[in-house]
Amino acid sequence: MSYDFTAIEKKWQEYWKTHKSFAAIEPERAGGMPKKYVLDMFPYPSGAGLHVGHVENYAATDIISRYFRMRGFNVLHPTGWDAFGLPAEQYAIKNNRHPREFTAANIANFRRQIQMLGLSYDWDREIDTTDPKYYKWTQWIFLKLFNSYFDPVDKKAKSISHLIHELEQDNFVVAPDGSVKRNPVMEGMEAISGDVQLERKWRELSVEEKNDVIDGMRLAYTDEAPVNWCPALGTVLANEEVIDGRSEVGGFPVERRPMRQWMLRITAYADRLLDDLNLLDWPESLKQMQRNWIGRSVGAEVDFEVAASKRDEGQGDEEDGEGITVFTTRPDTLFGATYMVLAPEHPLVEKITTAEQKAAVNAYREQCAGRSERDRMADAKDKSGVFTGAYAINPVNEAAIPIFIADYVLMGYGTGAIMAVPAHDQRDFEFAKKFNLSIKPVVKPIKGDLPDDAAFEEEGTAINSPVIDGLTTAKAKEQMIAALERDGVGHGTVKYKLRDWLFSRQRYWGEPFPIVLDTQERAYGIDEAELPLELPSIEDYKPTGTPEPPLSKAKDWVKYENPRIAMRGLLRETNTMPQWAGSCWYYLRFLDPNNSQAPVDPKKEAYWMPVDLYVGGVEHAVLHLLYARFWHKVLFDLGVVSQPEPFGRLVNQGLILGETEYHAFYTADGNVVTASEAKEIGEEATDAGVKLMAIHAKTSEKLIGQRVGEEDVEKTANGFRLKSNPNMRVDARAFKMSKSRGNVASPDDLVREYGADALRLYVMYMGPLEMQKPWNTRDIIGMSRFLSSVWRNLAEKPVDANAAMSDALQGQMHRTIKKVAEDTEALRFNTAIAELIKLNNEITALPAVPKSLAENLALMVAPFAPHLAEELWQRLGHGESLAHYAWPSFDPAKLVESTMELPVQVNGKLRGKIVVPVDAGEADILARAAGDSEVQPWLAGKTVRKQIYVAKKLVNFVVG
RNA sequence: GCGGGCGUGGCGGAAUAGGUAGACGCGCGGGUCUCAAAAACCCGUUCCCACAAGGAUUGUCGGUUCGAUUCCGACCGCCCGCACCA
Repeated sequence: MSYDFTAIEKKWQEYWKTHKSFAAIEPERAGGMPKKYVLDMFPYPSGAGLHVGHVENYAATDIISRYFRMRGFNVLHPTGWDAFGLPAEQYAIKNNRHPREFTAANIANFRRQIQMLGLSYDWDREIDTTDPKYYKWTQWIFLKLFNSYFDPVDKKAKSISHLIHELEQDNFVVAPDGSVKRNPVMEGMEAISGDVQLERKWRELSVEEKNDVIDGMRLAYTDEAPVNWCPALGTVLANEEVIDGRSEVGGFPVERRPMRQWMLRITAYADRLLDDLNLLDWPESLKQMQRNWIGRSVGAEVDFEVAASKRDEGQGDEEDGEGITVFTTRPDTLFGATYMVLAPEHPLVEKITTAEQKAAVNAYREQCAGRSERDRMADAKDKSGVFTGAYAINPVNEAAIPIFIADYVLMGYGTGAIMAVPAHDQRDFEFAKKFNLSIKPVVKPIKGDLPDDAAFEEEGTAINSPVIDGLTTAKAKEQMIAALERDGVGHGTVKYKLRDWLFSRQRYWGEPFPIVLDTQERAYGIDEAELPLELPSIEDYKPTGTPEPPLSKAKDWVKYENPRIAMRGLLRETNTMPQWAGSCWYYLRFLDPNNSQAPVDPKKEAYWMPVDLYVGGVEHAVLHLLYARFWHKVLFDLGVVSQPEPFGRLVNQGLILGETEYHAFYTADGNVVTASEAKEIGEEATDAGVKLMAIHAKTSEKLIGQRVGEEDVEKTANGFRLKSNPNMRVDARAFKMSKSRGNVASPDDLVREYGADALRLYVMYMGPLEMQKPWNTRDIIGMSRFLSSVWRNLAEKPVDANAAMSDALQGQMHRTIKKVAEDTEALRFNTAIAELIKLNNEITALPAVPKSLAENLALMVAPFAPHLAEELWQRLGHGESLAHYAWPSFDPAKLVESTMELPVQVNGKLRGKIVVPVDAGEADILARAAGDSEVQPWLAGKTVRKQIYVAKKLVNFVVG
């Protein structure tokens, strides 16, 4: 008989709820209590309900939270609903329901499912990003972004009013491109170059120009630029939301088109986002993903002149002097530049192309424009391009080099133009080979020769380069940059792959921007007092399929009236914020969820932040985790928060795959195929669901995977084979859980059948938290048996307060206490559970259980299987919940045993074992080992050349 | 192509400052209890050999060492991320 988990789990969930057992203590009442902030990536309440991946995530943080409460920490462990945005809205449209109503229903379902797992959340802090009381502060933060700029001198965000002050004082001047820089004269520098003369002071600008300068500095700004438009979703997307030319949500094609959009100036923070990764205890792979995404490269910009003589002869000389700036990370190879390439979209292409090349160039540009990013990437191997007819002058040696356009140079990175050094860049090498361009080596390997069928891309020693010959690559770069700067033809610089964050969406279900636009489309922030700006209820919320957002249909809402503003014809911004907005700062709101005066009270923020443990999936590596760090840094600069980074320690739980499947491959006419003949195994959707497909290695024939049962296969030296047909090899693999594969495990069913405690335990016992692992429902029974056994041992067997424990049992109890604590803190839940099972197995053999042992086991089980533990604790005679009862302590003296077993090896092979007192001397031990009856035959008649005794580990005799 | 991770029984996985490989769970085999079954409990379970004795064994091959799952080198396979980023 198993214990009645359904009743017990319900009972304790109600107890915790009514007693508010897991309410975090407010800082002002916490005394000297140390804190732990344990956070989950809060869920999107999708229509699909809870996934076992959620269970893995939340069980892990719940165990940690419960453990730390028992260790005397003031634990903050909250949750909420990230309910705005595309995924939720897509579900709503698919189910033909209004997002507001649908979201409410989904939240209710998620809450029920989460509560049935017995998670120790502080429910008084539950937040919902779609609640106006919450998004009021999302809008407030947006206004902060809108009203701030990134100070180029102090490298931090400051208010726009401060910027205006600096400009009025002439501390800053305005450059010809509209950017703002420190006034060189105010720094005590003489204006030396002609450029400085072009910089203008604030008072020299018209009102319109002043507004343009300010708007150009804001951290939130509008820009008319080519963006990722997704027709199927009816909205634009951020770069981070586009994967291989398709939308992350839904996998729909994405195209580039110019549109006016809201952008956030995340690029200003590129260096800080990069550098501060070093402060974080995050998985190295995740940090690396962020580093790659930011994509910092150090190099130089070099200015090339376009050669006059090669251009249209009819033009006068004054027209010449057209310059092209290129970016390179290898300025040391400048002497090896034998041609130049512009991106097809480069604005100078039109100007420099000669009459005879015009037709070819235009044809190529058109061809490129018509191709999707996907197509362009597909044939990266095969270089294409066209000669413009123009030549550029290499500033270091006056060499005239031909200018090409080619789609392997992207307008979106660097300057959209490169100097091509085919000897030292593989792409340039391939292009040069194809177009028969000269290849000039300027770097020689430290050892060995230059390859003749590829570019030499490594570092080496400069050759054929007058100013830098003989220098190593690092030195040569330095020298070359110095020379370029001295001659005014280039300068050292840093480029990033990171682009500004496209922040507006043409969708209904998101936070409205707290912005109004005048007739010229200039943006103004509304008053803080007008927040929250509520999302109007409209019936027709569906995307229009055009760039016109659905909110524009709320005609009355769009019209903006404010008696204090004289301007007429103001209209509200009708775009909405993207799904990431609410999750960019939710971890702060948990600290102070009901504050109506500020997003968070600074005193509370100072106490709780940073997050001590953050657990979630790796899929947000360059989305939520990058965006939230960016917002946090802005809030840090503006004094809203006290820490430079929000999440100290972060762990990604590994993906839980579906159950392992076995597939045998057949040809279309039913012939047997071996695994080695089946290549490129992948999935394909068919009418009957998703099928496993493969290609025949020799015939390229399409092979169909036939699912076979585990019991039908057997293992051989090189894989599995079918029992019924030994020639047939079988492929064993686990797939991502998906509805179409029909391999989704349902938490509802599992809890009903095995109980929440057993499910939690199983998910934690499957393997290391961070590792990807296949699901196997069959295995849950083991955890179910363990819990029933604990129940029988502690609730049904006599518990004896006076029973003495044997030394061995006592030793094991204390070792278990130590190991479970260590493993839990290190998030090694699988081995912690194994120790608990071992201790319980010992108890099973006892006729009666010593009370201290029973209590300690109940306490140690509590973080993992809290319902059962509470019930047992109560039955052991305790009136209160064990949620805050002290974790058992171990006695180091009890860990030591009086004797030990030592393995005895002869020539490294195990031949016997001896049991000796722990304090036995080496000579003693060696004598005992040599005399052991198991060992003796292996030593007889041989010379012992060496005796090795590793203290408390083993004995090894080397014989000849 | 670049970067990161991984490879251990029938399955999930333990164990690495080098020291008894396979903890713990599943599955499987046998037993106890029972009229029977379930549940529970006990025993066994890496492979080879009928058993024992013995031998082999942590993807493959090699190296260092008294001793290698652990360290080094080469190779094979799988997974993840990035990718014409100049």
